[in-house]
Amino acid sequence: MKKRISESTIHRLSLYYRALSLLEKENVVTVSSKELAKREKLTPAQVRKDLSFFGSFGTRGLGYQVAELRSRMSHILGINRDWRVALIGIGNIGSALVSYKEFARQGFHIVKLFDNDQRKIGSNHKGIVVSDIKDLEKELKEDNIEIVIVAVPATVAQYIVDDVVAAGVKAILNFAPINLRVPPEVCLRNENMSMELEYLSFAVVNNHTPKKVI
Amino acid sequence: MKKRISESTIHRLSLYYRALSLLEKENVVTVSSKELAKREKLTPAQVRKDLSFFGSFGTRGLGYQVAELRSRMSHILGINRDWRVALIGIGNIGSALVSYKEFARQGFHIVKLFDNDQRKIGSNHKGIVVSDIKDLEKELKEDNIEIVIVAVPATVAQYIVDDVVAAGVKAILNFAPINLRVPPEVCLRNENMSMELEYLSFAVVNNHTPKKVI
DNA sequence: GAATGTGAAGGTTTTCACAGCA
DNA sequence: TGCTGTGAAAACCTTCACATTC
Repeated sequence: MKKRISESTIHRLSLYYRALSLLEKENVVTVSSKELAKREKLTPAQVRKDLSFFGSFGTRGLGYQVAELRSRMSHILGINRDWRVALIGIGNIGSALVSYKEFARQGFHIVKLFDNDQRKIGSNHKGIVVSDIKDLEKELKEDNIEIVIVAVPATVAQYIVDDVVAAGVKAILNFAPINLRVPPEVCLRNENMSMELEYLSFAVVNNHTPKKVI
Repeated sequence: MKKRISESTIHRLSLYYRALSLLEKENVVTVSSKELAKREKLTPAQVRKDLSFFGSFGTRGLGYQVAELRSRMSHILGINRDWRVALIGIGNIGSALVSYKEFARQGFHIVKLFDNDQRKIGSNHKGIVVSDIKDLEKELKEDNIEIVIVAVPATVAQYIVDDVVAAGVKAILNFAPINLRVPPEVCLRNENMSMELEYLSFAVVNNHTPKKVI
């Protein structure tokens, strides 16, 4: 891969994948960049440019084969396989995520749960027994977990993440509202729901309308 | 306000606000753009440029007064007040959000709940009685709700949002994995947790490390 | 004719670097 | 001296427009 792929392009790949999944369900065989763009509020040129970073998937004069492009997208995104995910922190948000069906639908299977609360350790959530956070590093290694979701209080998130990194995990989705330190080879994404509400609050107060919504 | 403020700048305002709140708790009186940048993994120039869109808040040679800058940020973000928020869909994610303390801490108070499930309507969640989705438009208007969180299945999200828009709501946080149509004066933000996992999956498979993490 | 793929243009965001001020 | 505020430069991202292919 020569050129650096931008964060925005990667996000849009998810949108394309989503739109294509829907089109396939609607038994649509062929789709143009124009239609794809319309479905996700983008421009046709943007769609073509994004796809062109990864190859030439279309046919001039015709468009893209829905099934084929969807398969390609899933390969590029790495979701043409199942992922074993561990979830740390079975609190408020954590509990909701265990039952969140969208994850499994995309191949992200939560197969391991951790908490530090003695009342929760050993209990069963959706068929998974909650492990003691003390065994975090050991069990993550044993189970070859590649993606971890952190849903613990901000005050302890850094300690947890240090252990996660030590276990060799390369991807972390963090729900704690704190800036976490991770080494450069680890990919960290933050999901900060308060920040989204603050964006809305800013928009209402300043009468601001965003150009685009990713 | 002359210049258009970029989405990234607005997001970073939230980060500054968060860092400043922490600094204030640590009894730090003064902070430089360098320190602020370090705390949120940004650059000093970025911090100064972002702030400069809204005014000159610092003192050359010294830095910024923590308490004052925090207060300014809260005004700009519109979180120097309380917001009345309605939550639609008391499922998996919705239930977690009702109890999510971070929202109330930032002044976002969920004061209204809606669902279409007869077993849930009339029941009590954290002191709030669940209303019938049929009365959505009427009750949103009556209660002067300005921000709505949508946590319903993707299949019905557009119908719900149409009602929300009809009720005059100007800001929507959507958790359904679908591209929603709203008129230009309504600010819509999407929270798509699967997309974040897909980003991680892409990163692991392609050995990609993002430049920055917002 | 229709729609892709892509250099080049245009626009936006970030970084640089330094004048200006405490 | 130290650090802000900000034009200018650089980097980055999006859109245009058209040659190319079916």
